[in-house]
Amino acid sequence: MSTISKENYLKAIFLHNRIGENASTSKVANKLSVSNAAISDMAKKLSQEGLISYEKYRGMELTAEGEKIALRVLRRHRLWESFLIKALGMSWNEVHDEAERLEHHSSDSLIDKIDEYLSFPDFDPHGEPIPKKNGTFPKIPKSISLSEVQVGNTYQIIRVNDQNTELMNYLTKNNLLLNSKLEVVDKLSFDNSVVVKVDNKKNSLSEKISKSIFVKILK
Amino acid sequence: MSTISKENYLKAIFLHNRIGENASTSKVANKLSVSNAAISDMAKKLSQEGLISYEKYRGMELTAEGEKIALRVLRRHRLWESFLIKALGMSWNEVHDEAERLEHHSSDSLIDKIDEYLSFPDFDPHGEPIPKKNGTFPKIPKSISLSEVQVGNTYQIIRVNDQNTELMNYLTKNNLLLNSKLEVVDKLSFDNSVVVKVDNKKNSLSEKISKSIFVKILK
DNA sequence: GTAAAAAGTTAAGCATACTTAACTTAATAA
DNA sequence: TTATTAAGTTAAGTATGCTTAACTTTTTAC
Ligand SMILES: [Mn+2]
Ligand SMILES: [Mn+2]
Ligand SMILES: [Mn+2]
Ligand SMILES: [Mn+2]
Repeated sequence: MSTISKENYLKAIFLHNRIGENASTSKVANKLSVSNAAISDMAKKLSQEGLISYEKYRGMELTAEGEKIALRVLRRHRLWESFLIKALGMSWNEVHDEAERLEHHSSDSLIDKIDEYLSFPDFDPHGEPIPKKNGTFPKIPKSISLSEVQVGNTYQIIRVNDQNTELMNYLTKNNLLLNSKLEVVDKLSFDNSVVVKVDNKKNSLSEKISKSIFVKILK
Repeated sequence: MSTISKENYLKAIFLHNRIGENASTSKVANKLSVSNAAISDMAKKLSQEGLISYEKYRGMELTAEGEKIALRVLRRHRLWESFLIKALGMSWNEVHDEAERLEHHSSDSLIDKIDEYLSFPDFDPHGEPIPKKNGTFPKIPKSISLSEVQVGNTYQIIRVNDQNTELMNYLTKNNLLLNSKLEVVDKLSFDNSVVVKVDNKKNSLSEKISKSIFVKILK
């Protein structure tokens, strides 16, 4: 049986697999703020239920069925985020935590109504693709992270990593919003920081921050 | 600490106390679909935490602090119901079960935004009063249940008991909606059923149904 | 190639919220 | 008033999902 915890585990594994990373015990533990031991425990259960494939010491990977559940949760999460912003005027930095809970407590019928309200969007307000009802996943436009840009070029933000509220607050405060345009002024190989100009204001971004911002180049 | 279960228990106790009934073990057990033993267990904990006063074999009553939590949950429940109907066009017979879960998983800020979206309503779509943010409770207009009406008079529905989805479906199908007008055609003392005319269609309502519908007389 | 560090697992235990079965208290009906 | 029934409580046990501590495996640095 799928529970709230299991949904969160499956989603976390999915998001790790997705960016090419191996879903290792400690990475998932860190994301979910539980001990490594809790992950080992759960890995056994999920594996037993056929939702992940798991080999001791070798990380976790979703099975087709596990991925189906993960996508369903992700869909709910991103639709809720979109809806809270559109219908209630919440800001993009406060909806993630809310959606983290609501994603586990809404009926299919409610989610479909939200989807319809939003005219079946392909992307959420952070630029993330919203899994479709039929299980497909909208194509993600090609992007690079801000840590890979070249000095002198101009880029547009098309996706940000919304997992951390503090980061989202920072981005909001500094006008680093979805679709914002920015010019890369400088890159320091010393600490891999990037200096960008947004709205004619310069801003130095640490490596960790720049890796959470995805852009496309503007000609 | 308050948990989902505790919130549900406190709300159930509140709703029983509210209609004058003693919140007895088996009544609350029945409402929450758990065993009597579970109620006895929880009663001890809630009492320990100062949320209810409880004397063995004598039922439960909320303390001031317990009532505060119950009202907070009730507020969330009824605001969610109102919002789902208003914003997403859900029908009044499908929102209760949804709200039963959402009431435990929304931040204060989200609830306040829903409240504002709805222009701070006093009553929900079933005619139930919505507790205010400050803890007050809108005055409930005087009403009698359909089981107490007099033959020949005309009444208007101002509140219904929404706890049971099957009942709600029935009411919807028979046009027994909020603000519907009805004429009382007959009452059978044999089974305490009531015959009413709505939209020129006659309808016989069992005692149990008539006790879930609250009306005011129309001159 | 080995030793130290990092990552992962296992074992034991805990809290919550239930269950069923056995028992106790209260209500009721003759 | 007493005995039967209904209601409520207690005790023992279960499932879930965590924790910490001890141990094992893998990775890394030299
Ligand atoms: Mn999110
Ligand atoms: Mn979640
Ligand atoms: Mn309701
Ligand atoms: Mn509830």
